[in-house]
Amino acid sequence: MDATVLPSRSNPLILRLRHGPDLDAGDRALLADMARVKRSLDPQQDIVRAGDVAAGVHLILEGFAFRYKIIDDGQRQIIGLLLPGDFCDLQSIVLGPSDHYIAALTPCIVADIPQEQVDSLVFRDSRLARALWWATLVDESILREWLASMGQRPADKRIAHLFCELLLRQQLVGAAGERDCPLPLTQPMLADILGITTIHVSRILRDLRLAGLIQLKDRRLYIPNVARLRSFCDFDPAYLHLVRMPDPDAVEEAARTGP
Amino acid sequence: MDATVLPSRSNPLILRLRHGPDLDAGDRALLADMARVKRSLDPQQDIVRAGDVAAGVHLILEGFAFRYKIIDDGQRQIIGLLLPGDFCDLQSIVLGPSDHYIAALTPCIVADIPQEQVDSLVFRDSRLARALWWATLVDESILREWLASMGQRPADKRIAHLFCELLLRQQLVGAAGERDCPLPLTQPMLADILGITTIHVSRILRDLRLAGLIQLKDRRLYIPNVARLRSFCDFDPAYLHLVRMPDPDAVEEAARTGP
DNA sequence: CGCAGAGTTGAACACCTTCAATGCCCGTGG
DNA sequence: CCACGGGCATTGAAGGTGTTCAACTCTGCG
Repeated sequence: MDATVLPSRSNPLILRLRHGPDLDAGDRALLADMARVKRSLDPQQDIVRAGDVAAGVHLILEGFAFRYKIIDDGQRQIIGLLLPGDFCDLQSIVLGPSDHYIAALTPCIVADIPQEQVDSLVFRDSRLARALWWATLVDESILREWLASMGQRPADKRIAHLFCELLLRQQLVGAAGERDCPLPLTQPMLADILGITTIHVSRILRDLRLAGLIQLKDRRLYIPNVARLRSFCDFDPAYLHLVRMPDPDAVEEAARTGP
Repeated sequence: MDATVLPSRSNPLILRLRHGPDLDAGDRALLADMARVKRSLDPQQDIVRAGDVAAGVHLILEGFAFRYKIIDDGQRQIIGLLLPGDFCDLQSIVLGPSDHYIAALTPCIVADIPQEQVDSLVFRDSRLARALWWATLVDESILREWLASMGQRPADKRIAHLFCELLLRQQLVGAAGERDCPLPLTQPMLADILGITTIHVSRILRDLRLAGLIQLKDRRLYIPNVARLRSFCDFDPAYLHLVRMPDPDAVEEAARTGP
């Protein structure tokens, strides 16, 4: 694998961006310059590990790589394929520690781009731009978790996982108590979220109710024992990328005053 | 639904960002100012339609909303839930026309933020920042399509859809011909992408082969009739957000010279 | 009142999994 | 050199999760 065989005109990032926003020659030169430091990787070699704080951003120049998550300590769900011209972990400049793994699928050549270089290019001095990008990247991270859930979890754990997520996300904005939150979802809605039929949703909710894991009343979700529900569905909130966990006082206050 | 009941301290965007990057009082004031123009929405009312070019960015202040895709002209897959403090379509400032729908689930209050206001805040004058954000947002869009595929398509159409995507994405970077491309995925890999077992992957590939839809040889995918495979799995490349479709000349050249 | 949509339950069926067995290719080591 | 092991690929048979079809109740609403 000799990276020098790449003629500059076929830098895959620049090829790919021909289908995206307009760039001028100066922009392209800057991008080409970012991809200066190259590295070869063998198949199955990890590029990013979940929990890693990235030292740099990686760009695929040649070969295939893939993103994946590990569910329930074993089952792997591949949640993306990375082709030449794709960034592996542009998110890391905003999100911090990765919530998933990335590994080479074929022999790869990747560019290692220093974090600061991208950071200064993108944000200059705007904290606000970073905050807004953070918001979209958390969305994307939730989407990855949903995809992994859809691929690897049976329907009952999928719905339990969704409930854990909704409780926590509503706590973040003070809309939920410690063990309960609004749940304005009808069963046909839940079916379309989970990719199953309404009939099956009904049966699963009955089973979860009978197992004492949840209670539903008046479009509200009660979770008698949050820890138990979380362990039932292997819920790990890391994918929500919360710098600070929800403030228990705020949550309690919300519980007292109501939504 | 009276928006004025919201005390400023409980602006849900600001509450949510307490768990994200640090902001100072000035930043928070800017954000609060963005959410000045409010609007009430009834349940089931669309906020964004697929194909729409957004006039503004929408932020949920109260209520639930949801993202969804329509597969095969009918089946709905919900691909995200939007809670107070969540942006609906921050992507639109980069991606242009939406690839999915967003609708109110409960009565909602949303803020309408003019496109230019966010745009100037985020990008100032950096085309490059826009290009990099574009790249991550296309990733996110692919993820949405995968989730919808996982939820609503049977495994044979799911795999066909993946193949259509991989052909096109490789054409974009000149790594594929008109009807064939590298496919360095083993069946166990495909299984982990599709969320099924390797055994079932084997059977489906056999069926697709027997139907004359695909050929596999030497880790390469041949598609005798791309239009036929696309219609089989209802493939619509809109979710890749290509400003320009791949140049047929470039693809032909790649086909001649090989990868 | 009648109707539309939510929710529930039963029975038959289908898609996909699990278990089991076999053949293939290829790199490794006796 | 050939035997062995490991991962990939394929096929059959049995079983389970989730679907389809159908019937029924309940609620809210014009």
